[in-house]
Amino acid sequence: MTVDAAEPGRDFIRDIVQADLDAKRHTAVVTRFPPEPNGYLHIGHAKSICLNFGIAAEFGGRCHLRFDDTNPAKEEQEYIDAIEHDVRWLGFDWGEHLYHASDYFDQIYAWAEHLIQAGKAYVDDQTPDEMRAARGTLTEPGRNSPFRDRAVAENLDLFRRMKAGEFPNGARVLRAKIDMAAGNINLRDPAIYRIVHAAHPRTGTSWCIYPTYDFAHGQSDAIEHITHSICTLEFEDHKPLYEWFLENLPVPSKPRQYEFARLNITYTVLSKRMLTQFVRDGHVTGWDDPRMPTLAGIRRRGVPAAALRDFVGRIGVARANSTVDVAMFDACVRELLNKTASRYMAVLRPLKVVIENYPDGQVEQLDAVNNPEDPAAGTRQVPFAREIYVERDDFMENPPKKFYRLAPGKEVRLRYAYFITCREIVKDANGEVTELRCTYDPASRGGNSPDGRKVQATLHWVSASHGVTCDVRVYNPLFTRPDPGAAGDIIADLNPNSLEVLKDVVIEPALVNVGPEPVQFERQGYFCRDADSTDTRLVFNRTVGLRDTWAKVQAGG
RNA sequence: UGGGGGAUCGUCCAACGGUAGGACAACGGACUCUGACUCCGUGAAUCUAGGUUCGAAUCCUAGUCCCCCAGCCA
Repeated sequence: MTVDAAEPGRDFIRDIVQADLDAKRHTAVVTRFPPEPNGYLHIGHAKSICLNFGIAAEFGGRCHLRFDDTNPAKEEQEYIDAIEHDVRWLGFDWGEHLYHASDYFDQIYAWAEHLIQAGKAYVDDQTPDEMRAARGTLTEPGRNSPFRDRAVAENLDLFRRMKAGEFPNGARVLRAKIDMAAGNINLRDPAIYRIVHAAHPRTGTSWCIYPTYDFAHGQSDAIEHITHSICTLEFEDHKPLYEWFLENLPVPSKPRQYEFARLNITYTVLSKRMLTQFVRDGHVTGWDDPRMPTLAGIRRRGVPAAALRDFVGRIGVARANSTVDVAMFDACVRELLNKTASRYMAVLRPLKVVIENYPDGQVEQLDAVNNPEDPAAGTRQVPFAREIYVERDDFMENPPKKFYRLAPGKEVRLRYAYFITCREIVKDANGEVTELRCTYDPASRGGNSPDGRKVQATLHWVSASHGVTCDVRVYNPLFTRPDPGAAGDIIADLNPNSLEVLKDVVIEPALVNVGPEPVQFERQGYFCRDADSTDTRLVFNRTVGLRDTWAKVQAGG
């Protein structure tokens, strides 16, 4: 288990757990993270994972990983594998406690027969439409099914024939006999077993009837002796049902359900259904597209698991619906990477600079600090020569007052190298600046001020002859509005500029050998090598940009 | 107009009858060989109306607004 230094925040669920332990209602806390393997895990799941595994760790209990695999029509092995990988990546370990609702299908089936025997469940022959029509509305009670009072023997026979595969999908369903007039619609004789002729990733074709979520979840919790079954708010209405099954079945333990508000983030969609659609329709390149809020996506973007854990700790846990500013997430990523990432120089949009008074053919190796936040990271050497590249944004022909960087006649520092002064601008036929002619001050070697004179800016740069070109993928928010879909059409809110591919990026030679861990491109942001990199062409993803005060000044006019 | 929840700085979370606090964001300043980082400072909130109390974000009453539920999804 990875442990963060930060003290986990207190919240109402931890208070409940503590109180239960203090009152000796439990000797040990047992939680579970119960994903359905019908998609990849996202940041919202991370909140649940950190909560469940975190509580177990803090109170000396354990947390199970249990797949809620009761609907073979939507579930796949690929998702099961990805989920296990992602939970581990986040830093949690379920040890021996890997379970599946499908492990309990025999027991759950037996409990269904038990309910039938007790006269508390019946087979309904109504069509889905008929059932819906008879369910009533939010303000009107439902009507009893004409099959509601079937004899136990008939129900048993029919249910067994459902199991034997005698009927097609949707022909019949097993329902709990509760109360068609209940204000809580979940209690209006909910379906608990349905016919689904589909291969299950784990049980294959052994079954053609499957329990619903309501008839599987609480019982699975009970079988595993879960003490605190933590879920999101939308399941609150299901709690009476959850408890009804626990009370009407000979279960081995009585877990309790607690609900918290699911996570929402600005400019982000955390709905598995939507994310699946984006993948399916090609709006992103896959579940691990770095623009996706999936764990696979942000991992590929370079976000460390520890930063995600930090984020989850900072946002807290409560029962009020809320939407966290994505800036909070970015801040967590920057804070961690600032401490750990090695610094390099990379020019994203190159502009050639020729230093006229620097000897042609001369090359100097200059010392550069790898990480000012971590002296142990040491130094490296960066080659300097007569022709270099600087960032196009670092030059303006007619600069406004607050522009500190290079401009005609202005002197700036090249980081770790020399002071240079812009003497001349070279333009092409279209009037585009193609090159700057500068002079340098040999006395400023290493970037030191020879006579105490100040420059307003320090620029990053790369030697033209030593630099290596590569691709950089700059990711921007996937959506153009903070509340995607709020205007009705979520696809219309997709940001057409969510991915910017830079093809002429020039990086310092040392960057060729970096590993997969994120690095800082000085004055730009944090980047990490993408798996699409080849021996001949490196590809970097921007994890997150640095805070950019100048951009703010510009935007403000 | 059924049932179940929820309202505290711009945002997220605390305060559990006793000075409304932290984080992110914003703004100002210091520092700086990253317009980064760091540091210092500023502004910023208890949904409304009554009531109880020496004292209310917290307890009571009545409202208002928001979210969830009518799958054989989870």
